Amino acid sequence: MEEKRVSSISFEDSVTKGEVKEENGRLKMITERVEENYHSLQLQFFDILTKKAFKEVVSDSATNTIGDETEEEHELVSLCLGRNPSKHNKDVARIGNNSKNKVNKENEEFEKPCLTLGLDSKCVLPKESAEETLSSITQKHQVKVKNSSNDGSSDQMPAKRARVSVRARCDSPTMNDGCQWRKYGQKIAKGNPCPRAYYRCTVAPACPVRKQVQRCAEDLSILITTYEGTHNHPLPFSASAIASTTSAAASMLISGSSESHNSSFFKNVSTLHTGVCLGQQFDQSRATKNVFLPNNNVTLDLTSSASNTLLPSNTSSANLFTMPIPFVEKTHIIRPVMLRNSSSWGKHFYEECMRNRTLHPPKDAFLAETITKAMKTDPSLHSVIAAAVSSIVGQQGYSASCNNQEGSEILIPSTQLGSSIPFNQSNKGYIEIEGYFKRLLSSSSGAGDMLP
DNA sequence: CGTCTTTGACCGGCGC
DNA sequence: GCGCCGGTCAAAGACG
Repeated sequence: MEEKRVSSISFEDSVTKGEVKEENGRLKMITERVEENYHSLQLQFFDILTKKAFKEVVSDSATNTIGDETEEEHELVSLCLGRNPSKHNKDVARIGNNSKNKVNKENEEFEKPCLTLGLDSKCVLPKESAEETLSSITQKHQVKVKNSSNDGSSDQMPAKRARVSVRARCDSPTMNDGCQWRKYGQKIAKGNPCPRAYYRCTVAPACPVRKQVQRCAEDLSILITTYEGTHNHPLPFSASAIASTTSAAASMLISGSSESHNSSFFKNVSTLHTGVCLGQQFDQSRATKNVFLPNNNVTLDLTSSASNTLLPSNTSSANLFTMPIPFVEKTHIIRPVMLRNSSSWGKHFYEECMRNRTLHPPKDAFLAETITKAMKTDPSLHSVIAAAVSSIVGQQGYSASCNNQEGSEILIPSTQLGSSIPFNQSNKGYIEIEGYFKRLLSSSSGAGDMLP
């Protein structure tokens, strides 16, 4: 009797263990499939966006008039990678024809040092003086270009590795970006009493990626993380988001470098009427420096306060790419289960976006328009915005580490959740993203999840 | 005991 | 050439 019971229990145990193992295996396979699907879908999504933008830009360039451009100046945050918007349309049309060649060329032009990444910005200079300055800068620059074309030495000048700075509000000493880092140094840099920490990626032994972490002197709650290099190993999603941001920004730097000789970039900088902080910090002295030196920096501003749009003039970043995250300081609380369960998280994210959209429609609409127009102006912004959005999506880890204060609740600032997505239904870019989340939402009821 | 952080020393680039 | 400064190295200590 007793023996029978024991044997039946052990049999049941072994059966349950087997079942659990089987279940584990099944789950693993599902997870892997989901991951694969997610990545392929992500690629397709960005591909579609890019193709659409190219089409629109080509058709726009045919219909656009000068009057349109001047009108747009006031409402449009225009993106220019050191290009004249008016010329840029032609450029893009050309790109439309020779896009493949262009891409190849962009890759080849990594070595060229001159670089301006211009996202229309809040400029402190009055328009006239700015243009004056700009023309003088241009003249100087033309001389420089002439000289460099003579001796060709600048072509051989080793270009600095592209750097991407991310400004984000964070209470913890570092941002959790999904990677493993080892601290190898700390320095107090000039002009900032806060020490700068140096980290090296330790996910792979020979990974060349480094990052610098420093608090902003003006606002200690802002953490400035500067990434340098490209990972030579696979990354988790949250880490790949940052990594893709840096590589996208780097590619922007590379592609912008070839055409940065154009003075109209600076003219464009002087058309700063928008309150949206999609901008490049513009400083006369630094502008000169930015044009002539291989200062391959992009700053991605994920802070919400508008006051942060203009960085202090001593900021080392050459190019400020400010995410247009407006002015709501409310905090959304997402339960950990939302983060563990990818479909729920995606759904929740989408719902949060929708709620934000209804709460703050004018700004969002303006934002959406702004971003879409910027994307029209330069398709290369797609990758950066996409990466930035995905980095925000992937910031659950970051938020968990930064704000994991209230027990097990994980806090994600609403400013980062909703407003960075363009919310304007009249906007095709938005529709793409909305469609993306709708697909996500519908698929979340099934087994195939799209978010990791 | 291994791993990670801290911190002073060192090195190279750049401006004067 | 010299000094400044940013970036890196490496020994020592802390920690789990």
